[in-house]
Amino acid sequence: MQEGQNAVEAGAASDSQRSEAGEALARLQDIAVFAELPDEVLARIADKIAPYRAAEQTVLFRQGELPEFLYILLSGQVVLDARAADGVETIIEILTPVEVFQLAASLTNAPYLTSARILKEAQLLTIPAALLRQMIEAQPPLALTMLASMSRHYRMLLRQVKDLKLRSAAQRLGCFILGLGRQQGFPQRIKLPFDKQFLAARLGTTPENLSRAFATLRSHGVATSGSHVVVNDPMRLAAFSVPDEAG
Amino acid sequence: MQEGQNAVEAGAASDSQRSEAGEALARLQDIAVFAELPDEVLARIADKIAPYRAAEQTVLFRQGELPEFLYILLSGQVVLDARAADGVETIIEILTPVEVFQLAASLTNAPYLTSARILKEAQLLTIPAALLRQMIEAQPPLALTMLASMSRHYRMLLRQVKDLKLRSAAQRLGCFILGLGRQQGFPQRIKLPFDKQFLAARLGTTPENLSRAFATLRSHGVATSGSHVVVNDPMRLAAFSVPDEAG
DNA sequence: AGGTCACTTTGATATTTTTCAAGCCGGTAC
DNA sequence: GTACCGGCTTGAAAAATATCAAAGTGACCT
Repeated sequence: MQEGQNAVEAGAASDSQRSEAGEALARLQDIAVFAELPDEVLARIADKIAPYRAAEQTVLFRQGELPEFLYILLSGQVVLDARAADGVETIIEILTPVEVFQLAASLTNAPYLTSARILKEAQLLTIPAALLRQMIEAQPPLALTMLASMSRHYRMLLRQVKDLKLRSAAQRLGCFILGLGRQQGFPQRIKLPFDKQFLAARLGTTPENLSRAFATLRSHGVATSGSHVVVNDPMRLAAFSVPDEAG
Repeated sequence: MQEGQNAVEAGAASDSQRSEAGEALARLQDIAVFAELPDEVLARIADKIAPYRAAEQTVLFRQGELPEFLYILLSGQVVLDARAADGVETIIEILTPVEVFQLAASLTNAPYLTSARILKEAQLLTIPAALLRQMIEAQPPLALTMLASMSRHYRMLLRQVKDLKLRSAAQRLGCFILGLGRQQGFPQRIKLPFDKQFLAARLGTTPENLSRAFATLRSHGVATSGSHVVVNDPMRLAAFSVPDEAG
């Protein structure tokens, strides 16, 4: 984290210890991952973790490094990317709040398989890996919470593997758009949450090919203008991109 | 599991309750996932789970079904596969003993994202999903065990995503062979653990393309004959297929 | 408004991968 | 032995994707 450290400002550093902890506790209660934990468990956690703010482009860690922290993204966006030896880069996941990440690496204490950097200025909580392991052992409910979080992430990855192996780039794009629609509701305009070049890397293709994929979707009931997408006929799009059954 | 149920024989059904439980306990102690659990925790688990034997081609479950069991593979091989709407099938993972699988689905109670069938006659333990959740809540050490298992699987999937996005089929094959070599040691002959058609599906390509991938590797120090592979120069192969740093 | 810059699109071309169609083993059955 | 059969390989053609080059678009700055 050498580089990241510098670009990071300690959050609320000027506040008193008490109010900082109180603030952190209040924030934890709002976080879905922690929502079901008893307050006394949260209280014990709250004063151990440092909320902070990180600027765009900050590198949190690089692939190959040993995990130091578990991260919780409170606001902003974080991109997890991986780089081949030849320098080609791909995006594994773009995280939006609220999301816990790098749990598997923190628990196994094995090198990060991805790098992480801030895509949009973010608020983060970090829990030192050793403390995390200790906390999980001491607080059984926390283990359950972490299991739930990891299960969710596992399934996200599994979907991605299926996507890559079974679908064309245009179909992957279709599934992605349908996923967005499900989140935002299906009124009309869906806004892409990030640049198309990032979307391309996330979908495992090139910007050029993504552009052509959008063109392909046009003949399946999808209109686009800039970073806005209108799905005229979700059924038709689904018929083309054959997303997974609900789950 | 309708189909699977029929093809399955209850294991050691004729033995007395006591010795069956004792046998199961002994088996659990040998399983890496459970090795570190205190004996009294194991004992409480042992009599709740049914070890059984399943014949080749038995279908354990199909993608889209709701999870009924957590599975533990004791011997044999199980293949997890996924199928696109057009019938194309790909292999997500081929499991070899000892391996816990379908933990994420069992915990989230969301539909299986893969199907599973027996590739080589197998011995399995199954834990009903509801019981699993209950056990995990009651036995904190078990939650830790499950977290460790899930972390491992998560990272396996993550590697697969990186593989698919960053490497050619020939490079993926190279990484796969290097992985086998690491397991079996690098004397000389490495035996492929399953048919090349399965290997092709596992690597996300076609049998034809896999064949050509083997041909490509020949010029990078890999000799093949049938299902045996000889890596003359692991360094050269690694230079070509650029596997992930250790972890 | 004009200019700049980064992102996006488009076109032409190369590469990779898939598909289809034979052929080629290597084992088993007879 | 010979005939078969499934799995594997090889070749040629088609499709998908990547690459390279150029032009278009829009946002932001002044």
